[in-house]
Amino acid sequence: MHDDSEKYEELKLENQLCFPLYAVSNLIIRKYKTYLKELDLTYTQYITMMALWEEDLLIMAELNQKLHLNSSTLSPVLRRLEEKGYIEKGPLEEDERILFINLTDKGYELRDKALKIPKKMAKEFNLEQEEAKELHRILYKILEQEEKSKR
Amino acid sequence: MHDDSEKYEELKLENQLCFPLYAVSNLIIRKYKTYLKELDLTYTQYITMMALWEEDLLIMAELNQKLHLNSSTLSPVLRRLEEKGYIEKGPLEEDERILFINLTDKGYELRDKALKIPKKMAKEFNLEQEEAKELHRILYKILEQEEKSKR
DNA sequence: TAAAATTAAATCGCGCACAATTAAATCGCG
DNA sequence: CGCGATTTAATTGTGCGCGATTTAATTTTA
Repeated sequence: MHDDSEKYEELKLENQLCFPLYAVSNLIIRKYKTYLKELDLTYTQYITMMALWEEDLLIMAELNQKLHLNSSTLSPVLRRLEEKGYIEKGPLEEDERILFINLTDKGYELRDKALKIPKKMAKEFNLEQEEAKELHRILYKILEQEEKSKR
Repeated sequence: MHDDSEKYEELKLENQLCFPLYAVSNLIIRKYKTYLKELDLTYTQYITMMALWEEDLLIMAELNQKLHLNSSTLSPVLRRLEEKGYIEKGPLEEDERILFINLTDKGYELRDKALKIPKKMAKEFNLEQEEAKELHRILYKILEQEEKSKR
């Protein structure tokens, strides 16, 4: 009773994949905070801006898919980005159920300020380039598997 | 102006490591929810219970370190676990600043119910065993690097 | 073409995560 | 001993992240 037998091996923290994923994700977002404070952005606001820097004029559904976040998360994020003057948004003329999202000039300008962040973050994690690549590959494999299963 | 030149390559979402880490972490926690609902646990409550199943009687500082979460996150988590009757906690006699945390019998019993969760989750992500191992190794390398830098 | 079904985003309620601050107990130095 | 410094956890305020529900617009269908 209350033993530590191998029956429970699978329930040990160190044998999980989910746990280090969660801990590393939290850790990295924590590190970003220092640098993002200067841009007056949260991490979620930052990746939203990244999506828009790549492709201005998105609709909500596209942003949901790109960021793997749904509207109940993104609606308030977009409201705050609009309040800060980085984006503008509104209903599409052809179909007013659909929300378009656009960068403002101020939003475009932020991109140059943001440019130094990836360099700074890279220094924080001195992974071998091979490891970084492999990590990247495996994570995207998981994400793509998920997208496939949705269709 | 407003161009897409290689100047901004580093700012593309797909060239980040942080973003897929964050997205996969969210994805996995979302998947856990289905199974954890049956145990009346959130994901954070679940990993807290895992830590206690491995070693009953922890103090707050140990739990902070094990879970990479600080007391401002864990205090309310522990309060809820106590309300559910899975743990008990209180100040240590020798030093009343320190909080001890303990499983109740009900908390121990939950372990057997939880045992089927890892099997179910493994099915959701059919990674090659080699990939899972490599992912695990790299993530722990990052976590250990961080712990080292704290000392 | 009017009512029902569907679609898209917003809102709501809850529980994290976290930095900053506070509160309380213990330590250490004179 | 006594009191300022330190240590430890709790509290506070903000912003997610998400499932469930709601609201509003469009499409389908009888």
